[in-house]
Amino acid sequence: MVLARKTPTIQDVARHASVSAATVSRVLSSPERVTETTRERVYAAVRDTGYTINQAARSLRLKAARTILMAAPNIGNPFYSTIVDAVIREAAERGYSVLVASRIGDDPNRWLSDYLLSNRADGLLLFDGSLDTNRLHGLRDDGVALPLVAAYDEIPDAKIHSVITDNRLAAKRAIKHLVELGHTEIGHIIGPSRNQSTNERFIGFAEAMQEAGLAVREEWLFPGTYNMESGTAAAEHLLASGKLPTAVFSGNDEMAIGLIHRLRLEGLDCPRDISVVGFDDIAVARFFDPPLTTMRQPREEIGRMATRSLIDIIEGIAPEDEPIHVVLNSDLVIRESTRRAG
Amino acid sequence: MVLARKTPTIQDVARHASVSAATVSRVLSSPERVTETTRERVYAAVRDTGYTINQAARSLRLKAARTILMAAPNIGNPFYSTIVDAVIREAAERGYSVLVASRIGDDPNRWLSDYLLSNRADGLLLFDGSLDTNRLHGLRDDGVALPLVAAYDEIPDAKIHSVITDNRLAAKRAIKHLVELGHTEIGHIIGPSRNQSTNERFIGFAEAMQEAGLAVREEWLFPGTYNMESGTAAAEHLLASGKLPTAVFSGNDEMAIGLIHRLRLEGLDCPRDISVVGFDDIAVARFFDPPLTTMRQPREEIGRMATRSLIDIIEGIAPEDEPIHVVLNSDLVIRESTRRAG
DNA sequence: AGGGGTTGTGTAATCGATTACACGCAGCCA
DNA sequence: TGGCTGCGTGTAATCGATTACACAACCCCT
Repeated sequence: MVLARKTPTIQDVARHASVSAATVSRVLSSPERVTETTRERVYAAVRDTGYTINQAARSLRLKAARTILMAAPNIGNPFYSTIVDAVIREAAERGYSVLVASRIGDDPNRWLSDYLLSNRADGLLLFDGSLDTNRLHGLRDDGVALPLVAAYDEIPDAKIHSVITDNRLAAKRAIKHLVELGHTEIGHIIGPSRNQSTNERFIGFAEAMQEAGLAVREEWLFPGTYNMESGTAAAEHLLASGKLPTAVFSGNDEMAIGLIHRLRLEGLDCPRDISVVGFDDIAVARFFDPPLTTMRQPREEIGRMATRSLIDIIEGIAPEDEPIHVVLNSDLVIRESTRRAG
Repeated sequence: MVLARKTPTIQDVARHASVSAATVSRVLSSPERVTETTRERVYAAVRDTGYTINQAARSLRLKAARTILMAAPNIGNPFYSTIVDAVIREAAERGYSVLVASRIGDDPNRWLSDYLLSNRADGLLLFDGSLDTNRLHGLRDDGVALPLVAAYDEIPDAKIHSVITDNRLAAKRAIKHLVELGHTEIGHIIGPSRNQSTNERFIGFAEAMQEAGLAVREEWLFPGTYNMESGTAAAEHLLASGKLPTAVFSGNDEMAIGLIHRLRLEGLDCPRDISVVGFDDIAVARFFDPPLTTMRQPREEIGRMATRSLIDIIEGIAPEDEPIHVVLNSDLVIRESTRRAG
């Protein structure tokens, strides 16, 4: 490999091919507009010089960074790893890079805007329903709405493009499964309320309970934080409440795992003494003991679809007027953490 | 919020404050070089216009993107989520953005170079020891070596900056633990050989076995892929080998989980029938049944240190001549998946 | 009062790629 | 042959921020 003294520019390529920089640019972006002979000379020069485009210059000129920003409340949660992977793959296929942001500092709205307004990213993939999207969406550039797709977590604003699963329906499905198994005493570990999806799951839970003619007991509700530790906290709360429910619907698999683990320490077995339904179907779910019954989320598809939609919007392929609303299905995966009551 | 017709530029701010663009730039980058009164006028104008800097223009001029590229063989592995999070946090503190790349396509070397040579990123954080770093490192810009830090996975090149844990030592520690418990028949599930860390763990295993005077039995070795499925495959391999070892050292926790899960299906219990040591101490490890004995990796610290080092190198704070080599400690966390032999 | 130094600000070039516009040349027809 | 069309290429302006250099204003000292 030839060690270039300096990264070659389009001018260097032009000189090499004895054409103007304009021609090089044309060969690279619309080859058909250039004669075959010139084209070949330019291609050869590109190879010889080892030219790679300077994205900064391109972005400046075109006002487009070919980069999307993915923001999540907590990238540290393994739940996102599949999604990040899917987003990166899909974006790469369309020629886009992915910047990742996690929730940092006090005013996420502000620094998210910074990213977008500063021409670092062309659009935002938001996995966090708690942000003030009005404000984000209000940001405008040349009077055009900021390309924004809300994914996974629901956003209470129909004008915003979204790719989600129907959390309420999924929760109802989970409860229905427990009811069908004969459970009547059902608790629920709730996720952090700043996520809209959490609230939807709770509503689904409450509706399903009502439809089954079952009472929602306050002491069998526990506000968790979607990690395993809060599952153990939930277990301790239930233990302290005197009487255990016969089944628990957990807002996600992590909390279900924490719950089952903690109860086992008290000699209580899942599913013998208590049935547990999780949510998400994370990788461990089927290897856990007992393998978890859970509502599977099509995480990869969410990531792919959301990315595809966002890029369509950025590139003006998607219609401007009507918002995209993709709702994907969750599947009930029955394993061994639930069984017939009694 | 005022809807700007167009993103304001430094010129707009200058006009607003009745100064030149140069002065605005100076106020923003070195305020002390400007009179107090002018400074205040400029700050006010920035507020009024809602100015945010155009990074593309800045990058073009300064030949620096204030962005680092993080590359891993498989971002989809939850193992990386903690690391990604740490990297983002540390980078944000230094004013850097993080681009994330996963292994895509056939020639990772090529597209990684593209990123870096095209001025999208100022440096590379590499979590993949299988890449041809000579080639990457050989890439030069103005005759200066490409800022590159290898993290987590080892790189067989002492000239390259690295932040790792001593995998060989950690593996020896794990085996020593099993030997101390009286185990003499020990198997090993190996990770994918393209990772250097995998090979180090294997060497550590082999050395420790030798030091303990124990034989490494071919049929108790299994090449896995670091996911849970390959743990079950390992179980099936061991089952087929006729005689089970009394203990297994697994290259990571995921494979350990898959192994234990699969053996349980045959009525074999861990730790009653077999002891298992994992590696990493992922989040589930302590909630699994049995809670996993494992070599804890300081993932967050790896992410933080690697990022810090990389940015130090980019900014010329770190010494050019001698490579940074940080070796972090792994801790043996004894839980319940290992017990005394016999 | 005049020379030298310091301080603060403006002017203009620069980074590299894109593209509107202009121009030259070939082909075609009258 | 003259004029028209159309194709391929070059010229030069542009995107927005930074900074070397120039210059003006002021202070201080002799």
